[in-house]
Amino acid sequence: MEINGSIIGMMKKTTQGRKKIEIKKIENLSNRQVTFSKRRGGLFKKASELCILSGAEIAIIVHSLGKRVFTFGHPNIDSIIERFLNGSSRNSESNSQALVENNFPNMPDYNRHYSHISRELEVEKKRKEAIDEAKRVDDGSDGFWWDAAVDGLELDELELYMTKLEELMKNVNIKANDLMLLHSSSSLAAGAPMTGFNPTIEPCSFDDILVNQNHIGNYDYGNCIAPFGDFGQHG
Amino acid sequence: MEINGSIIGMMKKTTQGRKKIEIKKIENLSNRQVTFSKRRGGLFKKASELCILSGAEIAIIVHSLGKRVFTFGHPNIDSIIERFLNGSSRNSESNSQALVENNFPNMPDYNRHYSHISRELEVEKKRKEAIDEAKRVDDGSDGFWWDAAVDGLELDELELYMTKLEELMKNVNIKANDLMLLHSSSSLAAGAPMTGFNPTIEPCSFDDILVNQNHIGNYDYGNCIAPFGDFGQHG
DNA sequence: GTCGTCTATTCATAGACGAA
DNA sequence: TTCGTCTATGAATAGACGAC
Repeated sequence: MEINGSIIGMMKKTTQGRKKIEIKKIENLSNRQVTFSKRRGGLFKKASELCILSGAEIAIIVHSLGKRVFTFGHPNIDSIIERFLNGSSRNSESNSQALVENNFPNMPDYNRHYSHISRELEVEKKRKEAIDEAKRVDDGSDGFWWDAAVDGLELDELELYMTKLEELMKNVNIKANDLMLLHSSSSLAAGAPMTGFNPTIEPCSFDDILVNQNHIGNYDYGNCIAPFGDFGQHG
Repeated sequence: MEINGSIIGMMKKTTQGRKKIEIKKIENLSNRQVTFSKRRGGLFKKASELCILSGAEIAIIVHSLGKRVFTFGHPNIDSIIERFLNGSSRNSESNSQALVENNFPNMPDYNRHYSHISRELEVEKKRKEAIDEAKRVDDGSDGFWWDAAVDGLELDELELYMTKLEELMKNVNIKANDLMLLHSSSSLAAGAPMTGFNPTIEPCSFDDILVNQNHIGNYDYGNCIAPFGDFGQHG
């Protein structure tokens, strides 16, 4: 009789399926890294879905314990952060500000102060955005294109990379933006071309995920989703 | 015989369970808002779990299409954003900066520029943080304590609220921080006291979620998790 | 070491209601 | 309107492997 434990066949069925885990820090480094990677992907996917479904704007910054930083942003991480820092509303600035001051005589005029500072910094932020754009790139690894880091490259390699990326990312973001709008407004399938870029950067349509659950290839959760590693320190 | 369709009993069983949905913008406003609220909670929970499990630091900013802003941050949203804006590393600033400039002769000295600007702004940011802290509060609704907004209050009510909250939030954040450290380092149950605050603010331990899945009460996903509405415009 | 794959489970949540 | 609750499902993922 064929015992289940037969040596010849039955060499599979080794997994017991998902196990319940406690929500506490995972001590084992390897497991922690695997879980970090998996759940980070899940988190970004959730965020992407929330953006599309509800039309919300979301920015996520993830600092791993190492030096890597992963970001998610729709439609644009910098604009969201900027709005957060400057306040949630910016229309009819002076008007609403007067309103605030009239109704809150005791309230310090932080708002005016910040508006002033913010305005002065807008030019600088524009520059910073350009730099951040350049940082959001793939290092050529096999992972998700937005899930890579650059700490595997040498400094001189980075220089070339840097030059290329400045113009590259502009195109990527524009393209990604177009794709995002496309997918969020309809159910168009078919992977988008987006050719003309570096190898290993070939996102496919969001729908591919839904159609083929088991194949998790390179795909984009939206535009402006990207990681950046340590570009030789820039504190 | 009791037919299943008996009028007297069996008036439940109306739900067909979860349905599959397309990832595209939800047209119906009501459904969209419900989904937004549910998934936002799910997203924050996922983020919280990721923080605890892997020890990562995560900041999330969610702008709904309206004026509301919801944020998640562990251990502190401002520190994460600040680090993101200033660069992923800040140790040995001048040293690493020189390194960058030596290796990237053609690279513009944006880094130094930003460091300079950032330093100048740190004082201002401290102030801004204080304001932001005050905004992160509960409006007394039944929802998660961090999931509330203040747009239901009148301006004069806000004034009183504002005053109270400035000192209140300091305590809340300190307390929340302590709790977070507690939960992330062990499996201590028992709701934390955290009394002495406004009514309806009574977070319970994270473990309660695990112990009692069906009861989703007030609990904290970590410290510095909070929303803030429009405090009378402050752009 | 890092990732993608494979399963069996646990977890999240869409839709329908009811209360505030 | 806005939430919390309930249930049945759809989805995410822990653990174990294999390939790079």
